[in-house]
Amino acid sequence: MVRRTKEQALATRHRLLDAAELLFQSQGVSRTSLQQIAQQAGATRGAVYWHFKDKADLFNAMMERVTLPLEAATRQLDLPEQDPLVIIEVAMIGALRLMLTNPQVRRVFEVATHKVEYTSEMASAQTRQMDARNGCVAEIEKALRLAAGRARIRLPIPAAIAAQGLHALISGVIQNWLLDPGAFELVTTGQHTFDVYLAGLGFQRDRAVADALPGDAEALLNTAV
Amino acid sequence: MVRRTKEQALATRHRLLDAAELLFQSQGVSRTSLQQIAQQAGATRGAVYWHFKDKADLFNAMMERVTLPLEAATRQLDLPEQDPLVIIEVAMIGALRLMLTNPQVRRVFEVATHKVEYTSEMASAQTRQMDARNGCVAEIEKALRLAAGRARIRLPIPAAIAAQGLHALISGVIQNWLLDPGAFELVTTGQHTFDVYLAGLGFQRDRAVADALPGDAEALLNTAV
DNA sequence: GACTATACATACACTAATGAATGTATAGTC
DNA sequence: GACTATACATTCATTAGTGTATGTATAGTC
Repeated sequence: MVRRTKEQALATRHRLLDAAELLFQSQGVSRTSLQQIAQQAGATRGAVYWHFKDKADLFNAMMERVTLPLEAATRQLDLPEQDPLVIIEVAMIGALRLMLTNPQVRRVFEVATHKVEYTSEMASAQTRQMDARNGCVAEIEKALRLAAGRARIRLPIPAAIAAQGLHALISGVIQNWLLDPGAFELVTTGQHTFDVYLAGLGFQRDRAVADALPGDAEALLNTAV
Repeated sequence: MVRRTKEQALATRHRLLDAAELLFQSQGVSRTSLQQIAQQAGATRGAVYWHFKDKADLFNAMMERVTLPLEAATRQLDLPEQDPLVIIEVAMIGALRLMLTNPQVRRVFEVATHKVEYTSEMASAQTRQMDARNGCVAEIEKALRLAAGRARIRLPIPAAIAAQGLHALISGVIQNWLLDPGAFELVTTGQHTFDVYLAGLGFQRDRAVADALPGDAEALLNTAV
């Protein structure tokens, strides 16, 4: 058929990924065929196999289309003169907000958490996720150490463990909410439990400061996507 | 072939479920065929279709073989005269210990969290999981309210939200650990973050009391299985 | 000791998905 | 304006999996 221009080709690539997101979300990854994806995108399997090696490759591309700009956005937040706790809070609560406001982010996370099986063929996706988590935990640990030093307090538990716990808390909130979005309100629950956890670590902070930098990550992402 | 006695039939059923656990864990649910399961169990697909309606039914049976005794065990713990916080702690940290000591529990949870896609055909499994979670959260909320009343403190956040957060914390720790068991030590991380969270809620408690009722749930489960 | 339900094994029909191979028209490039 | 790589569409061969139907020998039951 008609050969497309490069922009058109990129557009079909995005349409394929859009279609994959929707179908993966509703049917799960393994139950959706490349045929269905192509059809939903108004193309054929030929297009799919042109742009992607196989389904796993397409899945990774779908993930990176969301995670890469998201990681870039959070990287932008790392300003050295800011309160490290505020940085963490903005990043984490911002992530929760994004789940509510950005349907694409929500779709992809829903797929990544409950609509795909992490086996050997999806090993690269799992590795990426693990790396992202480890980097995130390391950032949190650094920030907690810095904040404890500035506030002249001693953490009741090792900083590494505290960081793991904080990450587990937020990711746990997200996972539980994705499983049943009607069960509780995402952002307020996340905010409150975040506050409780930090209070348990010994930090006492005023609530006003947290609403600085309103939704910066969100804004950055929306421009990036 | 030779018709088996009822005990033998039950044994083959268990062999099929055992085989399913192992194959689901290593290959994911959708990538393992009923043929593989039967072969691994030393049977044929005829046996599978005799004992189970289809793969989803088999999956549910595999889940219930672990969750039913586990729920029964936790139900045993609900003694009214005990400290409600200790009850919660024993149940939650006990669940973490079980992940380490009982390979079957670990396998099944790994499958349930990262090796299955929750779509319409697995809706019953998802519903079961949601119900279990809601029940668990309700128990936690009740216990937190009771504990706050006894300790004569006022929770800094609504009890319902505090309960959601505590559940998210522990389930988040489990999920993260299952994704990468080498990343951190499960029980100590869980115990520490649990303590931090309760401290953030305003409870001050001595550490000694927590090691009462050592591994009761575990013992109960091991007898049940 | 006949009868029936049980606990499977075997065989069959059907579908759906994959990957590769080939076709094709045009966008880019010189 | 010829040539080549691109961006797909189409076709084909192969396979793997499912569900069902049927066979069968024996455990239970009376």
